[in-house]
Amino acid sequence: MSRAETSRRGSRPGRAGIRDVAAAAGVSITTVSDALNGKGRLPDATRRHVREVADRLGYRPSAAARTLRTGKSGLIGLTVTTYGNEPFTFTEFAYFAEMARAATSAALARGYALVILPATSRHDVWSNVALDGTVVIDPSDHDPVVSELVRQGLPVVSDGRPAGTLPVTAWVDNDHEAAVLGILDHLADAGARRIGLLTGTTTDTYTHLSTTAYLRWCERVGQDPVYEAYPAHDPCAGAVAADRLLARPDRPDAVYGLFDPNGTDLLAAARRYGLRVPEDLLLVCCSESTVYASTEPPITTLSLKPRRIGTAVIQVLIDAIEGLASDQPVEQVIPTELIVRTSSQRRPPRTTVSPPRSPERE
Amino acid sequence: MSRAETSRRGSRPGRAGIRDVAAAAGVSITTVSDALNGKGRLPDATRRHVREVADRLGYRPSAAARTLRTGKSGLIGLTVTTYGNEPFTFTEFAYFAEMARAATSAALARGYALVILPATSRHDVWSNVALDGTVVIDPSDHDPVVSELVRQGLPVVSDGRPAGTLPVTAWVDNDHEAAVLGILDHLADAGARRIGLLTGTTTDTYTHLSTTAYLRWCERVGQDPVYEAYPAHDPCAGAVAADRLLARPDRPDAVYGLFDPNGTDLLAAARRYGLRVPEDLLLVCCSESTVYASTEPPITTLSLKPRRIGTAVIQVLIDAIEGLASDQPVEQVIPTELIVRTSSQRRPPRTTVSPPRSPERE
DNA sequence: TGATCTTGCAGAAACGTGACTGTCAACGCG
DNA sequence: CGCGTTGACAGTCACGTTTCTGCAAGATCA
Repeated sequence: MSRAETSRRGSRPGRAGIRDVAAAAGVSITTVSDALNGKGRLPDATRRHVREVADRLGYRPSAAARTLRTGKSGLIGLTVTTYGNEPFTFTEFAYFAEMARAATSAALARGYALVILPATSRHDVWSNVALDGTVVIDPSDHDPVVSELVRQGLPVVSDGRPAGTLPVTAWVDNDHEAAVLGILDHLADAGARRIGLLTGTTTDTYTHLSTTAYLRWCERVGQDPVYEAYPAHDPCAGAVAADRLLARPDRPDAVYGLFDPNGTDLLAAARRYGLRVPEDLLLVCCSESTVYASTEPPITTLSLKPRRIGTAVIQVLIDAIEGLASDQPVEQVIPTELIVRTSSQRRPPRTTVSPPRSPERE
Repeated sequence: MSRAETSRRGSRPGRAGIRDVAAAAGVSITTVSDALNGKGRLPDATRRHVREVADRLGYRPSAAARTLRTGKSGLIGLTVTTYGNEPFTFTEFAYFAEMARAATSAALARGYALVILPATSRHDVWSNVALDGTVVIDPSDHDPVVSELVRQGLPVVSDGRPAGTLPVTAWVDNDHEAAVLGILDHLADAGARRIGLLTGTTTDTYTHLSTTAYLRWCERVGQDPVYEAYPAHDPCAGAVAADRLLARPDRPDAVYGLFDPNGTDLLAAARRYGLRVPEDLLLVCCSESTVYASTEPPITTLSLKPRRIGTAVIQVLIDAIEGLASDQPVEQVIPTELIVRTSSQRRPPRTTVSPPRSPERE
């Protein structure tokens, strides 16, 4: 009781430990721990006294020690797929940023924090941080990181249904096939005769599912597929592909672009070829960006609702971490939203909301 | 030696501890630790043997235990200023996303990972994660979180020079005043007679410095200030403010917008008023987005070089963490870059690079 | 050949917390 | 008055590392 206020070893001069609090309050370490954590059976007077002393000393429990003891760190890994040299496509598409933001927010509300980690990385980075679970965005086919994490018994929830036999705990995704089919129908309804697709060369499930849905739709309605594929992580390649698509002899009169920048790229290409939008060319792209509300003309976009996805992924993951999850793997589908603007409507709407036409039209 | 392969307590069934490795390799715990960490004096044969056994058992050292022992967690906090209810402006502007991406990448290259944390948060979230240091983006005047972190002896480096007497360890920033003055001169050179400003109502140093630089420039050249301010976190308010600015009786013939979406908003407003860009209205905005390369017309943007800032912030912070820093506080200024496009040039350039005019013009 | 030095490794003490077990007094009850 | 019960705390161990100290055995040297 002679040396209060300072840890017996000179560990960190500014920081008080639980021992210091116990000494200053005149109680034992156990009592301090119980008082601060709301456990044990203590009279309220003692509890208040201990809390007061702890506040006065500026006591903050050591996160490392607590993690070691309890086995819970309160940290969730967030893995973003990496394409080129740059380890992140964090900002490549507004989708990722929005999703990460929503996920961070949702995690925080439940007392967890997010750690940004690269999908492909050396083990030392992954094993140097104690994670309670991991969110994986768009995992590739046989992701070694995911396998390793699952092998360690950590819950892994993916944004985007896993390809192949990737053993994730759960996943959350949109119904990309339905979304593409809906857009193609929407364009056909607006009068499109030949719908083109701007797609990617990557092998992720989003690109794959969307492209096959397009091909199936073409087969069903008897249209020859008209599409250009490019590496989605290269913005210049996107502009080039958009130009190529409109330069084809079988030029489409409507285009759906799978990636965020496709809208402006297609618009620029259309201007180069003297095509008016939407009179000569109908346009839709998948994007979360608000710039498409004020382009000339405004462009119809498909939103994948990244906020809802990010929130859902975190809820499912934390449920699994805390043992609240159901036994069977959770598979959650979030609906997409088509934001219809001028670029996909042949005649500008006279009323703000047009009533659905009678369905018995051929 | 009888119970190898499994920890003596049933802590985590799948995970092997350092004791298991020692038992399986027939050496002591010390030897395992030294062999794996490259310390001590061991013959290469022993070192290899231990590593082999560790690999075979799939041994991963416990991050929590290592952190507790060494006092280093390898984690760096990343704090983003929070405006409205949403705890993050993570994606509000491409700047933040780019900066965060660069910072993550730079940190990872030096063996650190980033934890996303809100600027305003309850203590429990901050104290539940063991940080080695923190990056603060655009700290507000008397940020309690920063003070608390500094009080705990943690290095704090801010993106953006700190307002008031905020005791950060170091900061990295652009020279916003010089940037604004440069843009105003650029617009005046292009023939602008009355330059307007689209600015924010927030009190961060970026907005403050930029606005006062504008006002000083106006005073110097004898122009009446023409500006509209709006809460930068509200995208709709930005569109409204852009419209108001062009609706004024003293309508400017050139506008600089401080925030990312101002370009499209101003362009849309100009179309509504029948103003041609750049013939009737010169336009520049501060943005990292590439969409301004393919708008009609392409818009001149000021880049704050978020990648360089993010990288620099991390380097300075890690130097401070590892004790490599100089004694005096580091203050690093990153130059901005003006990307000149059609919207700020009255006559389209005949050559790709125009030589600077002779400076002895009044 | 003994004394000193180096090599190769083992033991054990922390790091700061949470949780289990134990102790001592007071209290109710027959 | 004796005994079991309960409240209110203290002691102590364990979480899994890192690292300091130290001890044997061989190498070197006078």
